[in-house]
Amino acid sequence: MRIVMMATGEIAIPCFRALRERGGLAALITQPDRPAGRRRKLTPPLIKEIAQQAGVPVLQPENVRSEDSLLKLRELAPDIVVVMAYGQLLSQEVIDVPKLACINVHASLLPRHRGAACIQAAIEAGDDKTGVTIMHVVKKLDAGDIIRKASIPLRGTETAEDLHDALARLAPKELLTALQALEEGTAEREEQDENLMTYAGKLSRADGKIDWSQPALQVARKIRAYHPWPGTYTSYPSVKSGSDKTLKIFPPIDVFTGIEKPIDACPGMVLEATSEGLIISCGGVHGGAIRISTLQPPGARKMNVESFFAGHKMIPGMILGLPDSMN
RNA sequence: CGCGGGAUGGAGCAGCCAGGUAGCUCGUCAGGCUCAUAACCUGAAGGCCGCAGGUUCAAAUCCUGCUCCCGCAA
Repeated sequence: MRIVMMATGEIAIPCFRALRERGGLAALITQPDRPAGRRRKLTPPLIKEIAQQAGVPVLQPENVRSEDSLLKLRELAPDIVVVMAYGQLLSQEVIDVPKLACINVHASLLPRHRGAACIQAAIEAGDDKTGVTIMHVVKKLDAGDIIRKASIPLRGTETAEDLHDALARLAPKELLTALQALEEGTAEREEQDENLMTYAGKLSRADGKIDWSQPALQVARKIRAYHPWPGTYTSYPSVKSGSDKTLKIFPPIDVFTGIEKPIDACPGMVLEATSEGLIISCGGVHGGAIRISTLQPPGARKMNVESFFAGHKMIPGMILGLPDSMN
């Protein structure tokens, strides 16, 4: 069985290796090398380099839907196309190329969390489980019929980074099982329930801004969900410069739900600043608070609160995340 | 050549613009106080101020080049 894989993200690497070992992997189609990093240096996707080392042919069309790319894909004559974190939308012409099926490996339990930020969404929504879904590709994003799913429980402490790795490890076995079933003609096919559908659009840097008016639990989920990308941040009034500075916030985060707060406590107020951590009021009077232990001021590297307090003033009563210097 | 910030004893920072004895908050070590403590008091060690040149009587501070780190951007 000839397989063509379309993948760019690192989450697809274990699946790539599994397909490679399985045999029949005719080519990898991945995104073109893109400028990345501080000097905007042209950087190839990691999976491309792995494929090249493994001797698997690599194609990097600027647009897979183009005539040229379609022609090349047809030449490969795949029985199955496996798409995973590729980064380009497919046209019906592309979907129709493989003889048997064009399938997608998606990092959530569809129909929940369609879209690019599915891993982040599962954590931010506070789901008690998530997983991977193998389904048929249709033009509508992540909406195709489901072949099989596998779930893993969420403990409520994992970051998107942890979950990304766990799902990457979970996927290969499911993919191989699905391929086997497709080959034998025994694959199941279940339509997605559109009523249960949620969508998790691509995140941007700006989405990482913390809204302190949300309850503590929600704020903490967001910090875990957005680590390491796109990260979370807030602003704080810098005593030294007199202006507001950006502060990046990192997990782990402790949540206090029943904490007693002063009557004038407002969202984003510093309740306590000790070497134990920085406790910030979230939501209203009963919104709880979170304790931050790792953060990063502008121009510096990531540091613990103890180090931060050694060189930055942060006292109870200060308010984080205000639009400008209202302190 | 994509844009910008930074490098100062073990940690985090100030000093630089208006050159002229290395400072702050901690940590470490010693001693003291205390029933006791991550508390408090006293004292000590520890820096060729990222590297290399230049200007100057004199450079952490001004100029040039380099290295590394960080943010934006992906």
